[in-house]
Amino acid sequence: MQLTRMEGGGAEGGLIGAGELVDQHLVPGVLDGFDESRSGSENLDAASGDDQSIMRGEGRAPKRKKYHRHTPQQIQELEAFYKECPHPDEKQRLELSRRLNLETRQVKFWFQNRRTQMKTQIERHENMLLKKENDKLRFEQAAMKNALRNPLCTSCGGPVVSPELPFDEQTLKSENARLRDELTRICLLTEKFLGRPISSIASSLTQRSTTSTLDFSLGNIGFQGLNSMDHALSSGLDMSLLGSAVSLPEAPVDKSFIVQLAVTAMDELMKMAAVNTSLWSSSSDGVKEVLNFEEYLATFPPTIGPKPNNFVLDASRDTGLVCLNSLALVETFMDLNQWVSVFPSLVARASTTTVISPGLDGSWNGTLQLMQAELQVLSPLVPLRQVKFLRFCKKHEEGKWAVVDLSIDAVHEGSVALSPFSLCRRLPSGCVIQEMPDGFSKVTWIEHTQYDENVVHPLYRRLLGSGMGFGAKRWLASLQRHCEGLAALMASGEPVENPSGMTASGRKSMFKLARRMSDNFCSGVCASLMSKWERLYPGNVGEESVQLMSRKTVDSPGEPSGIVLSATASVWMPVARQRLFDFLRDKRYRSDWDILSNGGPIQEVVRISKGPDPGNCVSLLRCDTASPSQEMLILQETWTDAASSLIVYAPVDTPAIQSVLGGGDSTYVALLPSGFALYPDPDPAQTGNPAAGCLLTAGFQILVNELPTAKLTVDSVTTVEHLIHCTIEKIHQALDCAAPASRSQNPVPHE
DNA sequence: GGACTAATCCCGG
DNA sequence: CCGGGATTAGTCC
Repeated sequence: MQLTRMEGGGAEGGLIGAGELVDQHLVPGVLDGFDESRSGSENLDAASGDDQSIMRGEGRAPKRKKYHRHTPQQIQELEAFYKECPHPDEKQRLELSRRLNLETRQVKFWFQNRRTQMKTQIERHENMLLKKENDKLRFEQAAMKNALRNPLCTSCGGPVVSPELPFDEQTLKSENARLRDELTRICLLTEKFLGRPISSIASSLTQRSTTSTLDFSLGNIGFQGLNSMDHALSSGLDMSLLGSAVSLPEAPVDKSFIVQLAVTAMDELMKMAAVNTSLWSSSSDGVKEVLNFEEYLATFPPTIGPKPNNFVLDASRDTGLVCLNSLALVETFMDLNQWVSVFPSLVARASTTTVISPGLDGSWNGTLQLMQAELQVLSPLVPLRQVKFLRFCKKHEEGKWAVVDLSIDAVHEGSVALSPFSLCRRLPSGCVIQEMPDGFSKVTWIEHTQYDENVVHPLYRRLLGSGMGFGAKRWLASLQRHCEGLAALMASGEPVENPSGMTASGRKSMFKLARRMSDNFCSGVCASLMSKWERLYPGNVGEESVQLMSRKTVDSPGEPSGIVLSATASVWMPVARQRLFDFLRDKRYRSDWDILSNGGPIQEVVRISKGPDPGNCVSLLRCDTASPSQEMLILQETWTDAASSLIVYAPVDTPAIQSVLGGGDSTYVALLPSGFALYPDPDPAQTGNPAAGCLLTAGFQILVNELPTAKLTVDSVTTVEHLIHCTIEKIHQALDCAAPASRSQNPVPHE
């Protein structure tokens, strides 16, 4: 809580009227000061009178028990001094006491208390970490125990069957009967969802399996699969279809039910994406489309049950041109690695749990898989979204494809089970791709989620509510930016603007390194249970307070070894996103805020463009210092699109980066990224607020100790907090906008 | 009742 | 005498 105490200083005028906007837990000193001046003044002890009475020696004798606190100014000054020097000597204390009108003993006590307080705080953090570690271990242990109890086959994910299970004829017969049933159902459904007769599929599959292009090794079919094959062969049916009915890892699951779900979701997506539909109407400002919820409910039966009461819904649709052909786009969505790489800063991580049905004809058409992913908005104030979903890809006609996602945590007895712990669910969402001439595609994106708004800080609720946070616009914008980057990379014309020139492999290496830097930065902002970051301060953080996470690295290539501290804070800025973005990436203004650059001039040594927008590029900056030996190089990646902007940078080792520029391997280049993520703060027209603000997240990662075994110290925590507050403050000043306290004018959305 | 903080008390160097 | 640990008292939530 000491994190934000300094904010109060010099801005009381702005705070008095804004009491309810200030998180009282965070700034007790500020509020207490006012309380005193309002109510506790009967005894000449108002905030200002009190010290003078001490100085005059009057109130001394009657053993003043009257409770009082130092004034905010005093505390702020003390705090500031403490940051620089937690152990002031006699002289410094005297000076402080004189300046603050405090007794020397009071100053002494204050520092004494401050130090012990800090110590207990650190202790508490350590306890927290240990407890978390303990919990994690216990959880792992439980998971392992569980895994031992229900072993799964490593190659197919199916249940392991003990070898002594009786293979009597009766069992086989009844099993066959069950499978025959299932097969018929699946055939019917397959016809329905592929829109063509089963015979052609069967024959194409047969053809494929004979030419052995289809991976159908026995290893992919579990015990049940063998059984099925047996049955299929004996009944003269093409067995391949059963391959598309691989069991989910969870118990016996009715596959046809899942297929049915996917078909229904696809149907819904297509209707939602249709051009002439009354499901959407344009908003009052005509900028975006709004879902007609009544109509929606009337049109579609709920695929995954009704909306939980405490959830709000977020439905958005956006259409745009993308410079990539439809096949390549489909590949982008269906190939896990590509998918993750197209949406950096949006998809934190993802995995494919099970392939329920592989594609047909060697294409992605008909692919149905179970996936999980973590989605993020880059701010500690917006918790990461963990989603498990079905992804189903279907080719509707030549050049027209669709990929639909649907939240599904588990399937039991023919109904969808959603985890009660999940904070978000995705209703049929995804995109429809229509191939256009010249290698372009028209993409219509539907993003429909229901989520728990309470876990999101009010500052970010408007962003999420506008569909810009996790909505269609952000997905599409990210996709477009990615494709522009691809085009730039492919372009024959040399996009490098530095005279020294650069080889294609050099560019590739630089992109790869920049990519790792940005990913690293993003992972330090949003706390994921899966990541290696440990959160220091538990619970939610508030606006302008710093979220701290730490991690230990040992012998990890590309990372400095030791303890790394990541500090992140989000604030509202009273300037448009574009202006802030341009400011932050302009090397002329860099010394205004970049403490790292030491105020020296900055030169752009290398610049590799990633698209038509000048804001999308990877560059190498040189900070000139007095002595050439201290010259420092900074790798920087910036990007911007219709929904968000990002600036990430990290100091790099000169010889290492020279090797990368020449196309060398970047794996061992150590990086500690810092940077900013910017989102617009959509101003709902009805408030009439003229301020076009934006949301800024600043993040720093610093190496606090090179020994991984070392403990985090108070000093390093204080330093990094100071760094982040200072940087934000400097940005404020440089942009000549009001100090942070003026955020009281920032209307907090739907409170 | 717990968290926070200014102030005391007490002890070892 | 100083600094640090333990403790206390007043206050707020």
